[in-house]
Amino acid sequence: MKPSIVEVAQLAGVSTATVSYVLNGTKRVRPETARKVMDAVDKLQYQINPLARNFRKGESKLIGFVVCDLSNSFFQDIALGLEQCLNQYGYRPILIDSKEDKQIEMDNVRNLLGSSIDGLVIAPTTEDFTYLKLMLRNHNVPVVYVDRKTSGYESDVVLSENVEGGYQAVKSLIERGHREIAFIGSRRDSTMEERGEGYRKALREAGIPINENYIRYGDNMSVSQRNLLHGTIYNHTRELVKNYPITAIFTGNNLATVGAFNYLMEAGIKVPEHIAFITFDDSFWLSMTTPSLSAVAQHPEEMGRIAGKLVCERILATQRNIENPHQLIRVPTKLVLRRSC
Amino acid sequence: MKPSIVEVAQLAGVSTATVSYVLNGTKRVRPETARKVMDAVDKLQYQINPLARNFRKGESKLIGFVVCDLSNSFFQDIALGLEQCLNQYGYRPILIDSKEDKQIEMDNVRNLLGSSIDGLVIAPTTEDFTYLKLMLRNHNVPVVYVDRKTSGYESDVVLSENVEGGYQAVKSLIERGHREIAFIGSRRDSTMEERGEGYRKALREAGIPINENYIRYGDNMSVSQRNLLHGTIYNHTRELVKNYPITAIFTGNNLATVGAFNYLMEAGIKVPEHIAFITFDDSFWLSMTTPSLSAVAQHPEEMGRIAGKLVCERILATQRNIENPHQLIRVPTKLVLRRSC
DNA sequence: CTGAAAGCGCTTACAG
DNA sequence: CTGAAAGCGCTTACAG
Repeated sequence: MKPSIVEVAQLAGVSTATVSYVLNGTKRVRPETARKVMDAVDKLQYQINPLARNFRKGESKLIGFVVCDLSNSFFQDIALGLEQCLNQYGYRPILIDSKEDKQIEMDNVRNLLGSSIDGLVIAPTTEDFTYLKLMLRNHNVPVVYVDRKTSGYESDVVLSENVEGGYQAVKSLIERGHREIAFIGSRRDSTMEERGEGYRKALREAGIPINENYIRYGDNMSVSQRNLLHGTIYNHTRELVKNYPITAIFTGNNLATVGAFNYLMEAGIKVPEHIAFITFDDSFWLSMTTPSLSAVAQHPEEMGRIAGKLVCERILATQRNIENPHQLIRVPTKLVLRRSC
Repeated sequence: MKPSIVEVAQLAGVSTATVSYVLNGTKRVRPETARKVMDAVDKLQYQINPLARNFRKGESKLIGFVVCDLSNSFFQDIALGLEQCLNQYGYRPILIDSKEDKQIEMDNVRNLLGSSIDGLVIAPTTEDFTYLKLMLRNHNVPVVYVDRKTSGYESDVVLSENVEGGYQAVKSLIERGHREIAFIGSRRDSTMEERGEGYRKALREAGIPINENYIRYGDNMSVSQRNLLHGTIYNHTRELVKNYPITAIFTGNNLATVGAFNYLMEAGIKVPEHIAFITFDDSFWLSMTTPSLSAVAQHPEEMGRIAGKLVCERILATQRNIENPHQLIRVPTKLVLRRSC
């Protein structure tokens, strides 16, 4: 049987309070007493029972991370950064995939709240988070959103500089002389809209009329990337290339790139000679294609770290009853030019 | 203040025992009594305190997943399958990256054990797990290894059919007339050895002498995949191609592929005309290269699911004191031929 | 600097 | 079918 703090106290000839103080350093204890306690701890190989401590302190040191699409490397990288950051604060992430399904997301959040987490980081499926009001009614759990905007329940948010990133990408295409530029995004959400806004801004600034036919959105998300090879985006791209005189394509994220570039490859269209290409999201395999693909790099690990910092700081602030206004943090993007434009 | 089970009992006019029985369905209760309890629960919006319950039951419903390299999509996919499976058993994964560092792995395992997990899934960094004996001395925590063999602490293991997979890959190269075939693996570990063994087996069977110069291992793991573009494997490949009459390359995993194929691209070597190429690990981006790359597909999600099943079953078996001998499960691979050989 | 003791919110033998 | 009560292993005012 595992020894409890009582055994330690008996063996050391002190009270359980003293053992606790020594173990946690929560009160000054005479050196000799402390030594007696530590000896007993060693002798019994005592280890604190974390279940009891969590219960007593009313905390679990666990942060739920509910992700819209864990098969997407972008979100996996966010998870990586989050894990790293939480570690430093003494917290641990519980990872949950909601597969771009609002219902699964809600179930997961409810379930997670019912299993004692101290904080919640959400990469939202869709915008509406009114349901959190109800669910968090009886909980004191701070929330941080990452990657997409939300409504219905306000909290901290971490986003990329999507407008600016899209603007830079399209501007660089325009500078190369392109005027017939398509924007092909993944499923329509706040993030895609923002990148589209960057696209429009660059065109507007250059005095190029905006052709709404050149703007497309996919529907397929959280399907295996293998299935994106010939999905909606693939079809959009074919349709665009066949019916319009476009000379450049800007894709809204790594998922859209799979279908769009795959079409260009299969159709034998030379990039960048015939059609220039640039994408949002810099995945390492963009260096493995022919030609290598230019991209607006995001910093998902950094976003994860920031999200982690925000939850932890908010937990601390709540414990100490400190005012802590909600923050919206934008992480800058970076243009990475390769051979495709 | 959150209501406790006592408030519910008072409002319903029953004992806390009865409330507990109703809520958990652990004993038959008269329908009217049950209704009274449920009414009180609704009225107070009572939610069970999971911290208290965990403490009382001595379980956390948490499984630690300590992964050697979480930046590798292979392990991310294992995590995906694990999460899925655990869900069904009512468990949750805590995700930890040990970055191919034995020390970090040990620290994480110790730390995790000190924070109340019910089971442990480990994707090992290196083989030696003698340390687990010590750490698990006072814990009743089942362990499952995934992807690599271990020694020093026996438990369930989930592995790919590495020998057979390597054998199939190299056999298919031999069938295409290749005799000067190189094997370029990632860091040398049990898994790489097994794939190398498959390579040798195919050559032996075909009566082709084995040239040890054709067998190379990298050292670089858990570096960003971007850094693999020009790493050790890249250099090995260049050296091989420049100094030996090889006509085909078999890479040991997705990481090795990055450096090896990148060299071939940069050197302008035609694949498969000049050098045929096949790799272990089927990543989706193998369809995005020119030419698309053939691969021995593993099933990481399935491996994760199996690992999850094994821990959960072992937890159940332990609770019921059922004998449960350790298992070694091999997941079959599948040859996926594309344009590179 | 230290101890005696309450109490966190459950679950579960045990008795009726 | 139900209740009274012990007890899980800690932490922390409180008193000395």
